[in-house]
Amino acid sequence: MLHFWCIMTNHEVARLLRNIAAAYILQNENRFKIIAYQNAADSIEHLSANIEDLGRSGKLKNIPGIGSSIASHLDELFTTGKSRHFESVLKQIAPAVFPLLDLPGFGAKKAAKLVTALKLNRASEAIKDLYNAAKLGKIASIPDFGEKSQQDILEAILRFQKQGQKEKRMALPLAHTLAMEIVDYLKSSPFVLKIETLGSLRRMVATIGDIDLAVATKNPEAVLDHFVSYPKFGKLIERGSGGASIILGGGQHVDLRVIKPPAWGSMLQYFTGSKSHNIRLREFALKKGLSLNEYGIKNLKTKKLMEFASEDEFYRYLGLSLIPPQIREDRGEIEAALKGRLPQLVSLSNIRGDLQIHSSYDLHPSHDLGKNSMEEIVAKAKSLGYEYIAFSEHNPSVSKHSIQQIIDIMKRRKDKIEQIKESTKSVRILNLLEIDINTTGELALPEEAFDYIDAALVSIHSSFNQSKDQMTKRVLSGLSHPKAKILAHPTGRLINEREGISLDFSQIFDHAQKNNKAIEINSYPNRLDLPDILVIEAKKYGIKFTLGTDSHDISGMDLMKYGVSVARRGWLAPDDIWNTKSYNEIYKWLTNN
DNA sequence: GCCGTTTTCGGCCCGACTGTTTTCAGTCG
Repeated sequence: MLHFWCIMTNHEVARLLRNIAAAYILQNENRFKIIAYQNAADSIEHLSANIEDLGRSGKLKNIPGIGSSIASHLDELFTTGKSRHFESVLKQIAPAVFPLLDLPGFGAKKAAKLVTALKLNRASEAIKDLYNAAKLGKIASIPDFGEKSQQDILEAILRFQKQGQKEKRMALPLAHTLAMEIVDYLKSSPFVLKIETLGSLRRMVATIGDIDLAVATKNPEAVLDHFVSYPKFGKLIERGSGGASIILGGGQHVDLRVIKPPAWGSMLQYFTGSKSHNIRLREFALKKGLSLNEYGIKNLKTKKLMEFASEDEFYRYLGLSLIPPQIREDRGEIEAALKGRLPQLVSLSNIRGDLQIHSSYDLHPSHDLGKNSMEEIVAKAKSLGYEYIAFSEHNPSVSKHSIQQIIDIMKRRKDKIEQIKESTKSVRILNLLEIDINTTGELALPEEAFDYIDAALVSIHSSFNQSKDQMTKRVLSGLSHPKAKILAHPTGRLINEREGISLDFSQIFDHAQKNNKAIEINSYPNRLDLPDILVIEAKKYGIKFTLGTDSHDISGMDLMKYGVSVARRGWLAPDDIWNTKSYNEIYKWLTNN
């Protein structure tokens, strides 16, 4: 099969479709056609799978927002390297328009007006040329522009250029921890009646831009005064009657919104989003003659606006059950709520044990040891109310030991674990090991050493850049060992640091389902892996999951809630997760070879 | 151009903010 070495990323394809939309705007095309292209671009940007891979397997039309027309153009683009239709559309527009679309506050019309008026004809230098024109005061005299907009354009360009070194989105656990500190602080004000996170933070998305909070109060000014006295306060951005924005000392942006209690529910619903959930919900409401906005629900006939003090009442008024924030992503949740078929999502209280923990027991591992002893971990597990935990240190280094040495190390470790089991009756112990899958697909543990563990988690820790075919074979091979029961942090992604490996997940999930293997949801702060969208995919195969904190010290064991939030975003119920089951059930599964 | 609990035709979310155009278009979330 013909293969193009340089495949397009989802971001690049999305960008191309946004350029097409911009071109259509300038050609006064049907505005819904324009929206369709923008929707398709959004949809592609949020995909977990690579768009070109989906194209190769003929699944483009499965992507929401992509129908037969766009699918056929993309198909042509992927197989021949170009789309005649896209090229002919883009050809109509001055090339310098497109780079300007990246500037904040710029849309197609503003960009095109400037390109024409200033005769910008070098696409690669468009932003620079625009900047120089603004500096020379050439923009203020263009019709529809003035002194203010000229100044705004200068600032927009500077902001855009600075964006390169801008803070990346925060991993959820960091944002959540910061938010909870602020929430605790705000609660010390007697005027705070209710407080909640908003936006992606409330939905527990894996990465967070700004920290958004809301407070219900009868005295907004007092609450805002309290907010801007926060000890970690860095800089005030703005303050109005409805809220304030600040930057913390660490550079994180925090927005607080204040509202009277009777309108709390509608406000919370509106600002929790997601945007696509809200759009779908408004379409749904419209069919009932109702219009939704941040203040409440308006009856289009009577023009009367109903306020809602709680989200529960808001959703109920629409004939829906309350949809948990984590699944408000327009992935079928409204239809499910309508039919009363929302899943009973797993919660932290359902979790009876932690299935990935690294102790400081030194088996000369291939990767890092934990910091706390097995005894300290057991004590921590007790304080968390767990029924069981798993020790899952990394396998002993292969290169530094002989096979016999490894066997001896594993034997001694088993003795140690047996000894801990003797002394601790309240917390049951599982003897697991996290084993590397080598580049060839072999597990980095001699066969005889498997006798000294109950079962293994297997994972990729090297050669992350193998081709998708190689990597898929590698993982399937590793997972095929009878003692390999869990595929740990399956994509290997590190948020803000490393993209995940490329893997054919349909094969992995299929294999896992047929062979009773579990897929891990790893709670480690910058992993949160398997990512939520793939969890939804995996669940369709009917496979089970395990949750593990991947703790390397006992404070890490507190982070299970983030794994739970990934599971909730993946629509998982307790029954989908092994750690909600009893020790006996898990032990039976793990040791049933 | 997409999509389907009333529809394969005829719809397609909502409001805030901004600047400049005195009545609105463009952009954003």
